Amino acid sequence: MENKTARFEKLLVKNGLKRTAPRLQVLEILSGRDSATSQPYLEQVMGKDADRVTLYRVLQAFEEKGIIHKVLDQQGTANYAICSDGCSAHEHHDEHVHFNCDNCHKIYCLDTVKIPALKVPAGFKVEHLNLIATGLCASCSDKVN
Amino acid sequence: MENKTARFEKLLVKNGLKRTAPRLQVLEILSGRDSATSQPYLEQVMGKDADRVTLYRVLQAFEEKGIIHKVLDQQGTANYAICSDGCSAHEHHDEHVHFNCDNCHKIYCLDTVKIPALKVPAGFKVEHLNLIATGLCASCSDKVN
DNA sequence: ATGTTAATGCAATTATGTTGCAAATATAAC
DNA sequence: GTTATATTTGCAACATAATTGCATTAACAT
Repeated sequence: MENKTARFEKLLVKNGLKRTAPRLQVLEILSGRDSATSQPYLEQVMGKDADRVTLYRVLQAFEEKGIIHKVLDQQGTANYAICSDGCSAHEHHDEHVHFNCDNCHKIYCLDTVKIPALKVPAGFKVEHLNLIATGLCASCSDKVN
Repeated sequence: MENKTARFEKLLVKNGLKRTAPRLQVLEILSGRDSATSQPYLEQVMGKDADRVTLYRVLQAFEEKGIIHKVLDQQGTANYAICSDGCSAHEHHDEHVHFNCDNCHKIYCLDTVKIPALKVPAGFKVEHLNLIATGLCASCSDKVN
């Protein structure tokens, strides 16, 4: 693996954002996890390193620039994951399925699963689709058996 | 239309809930609307007729009994709709698509649209699917044109 | 009519998210 | 390297949403 920090710095510059400690820290945390990360968890991990308000603003800025995307879990809690590719400020491509595990509560981005096309009643114009599946993730269903 | 109130009272009794004013009022409001109703809206309409806490508890009880189902909109706000049929405390059948209008922010339950089956990665066990489409509802896309 | 259980209303608390503003800092220009 | 400037941060205050404990009230079975 090459230098992650350098990669993050480039990502920030590319999006016209200054290279600041809280921003790098958020990218560091998000990239180190295999599932979407909740706002409360981020807040807890960052502790006093950054103000709560700063975290909100960092996440908001990242979302606007298409660096991360937000997923609401079944409780309505905001979770964030780094966008895999092709996302920008103008167009998010996060129309993949999210999986919310009932047991560990992790949110996985199932990038490989596409949302099937949908027939809606006449008059409705669909812009975006948001599909969240709940159940047991691979790791948790292993443990149960 | 027959006597709505009598129908609601039966519904409550059937679920082992007492026939109280706040509960009947919530059912009355929800049944009179063509889309899911947000908690803030309910709170506003009920005004001082019922305490905020009571409203939360009524909604929670109804959801547990399968009388209503909760849908989170794109902002994470809770919206409630009366379950159409076959729902019970043991099993919710609300796996239809919800449509969140970007313009009027209403949430429609598209009961007629079924969520297509989904292939997920090995190991994942899907329990429920939750699909929210966003865009313009029939009424709003009319107005725009 | 009355006793028991369930439900409500109130007060207090916690969590979550937002806004305005002064101080700090990243970066570009010199 | 220093300085200017615009962005970003941190703080304080506020706003909204949700939860808990407890005393009072109301439903309904007997």
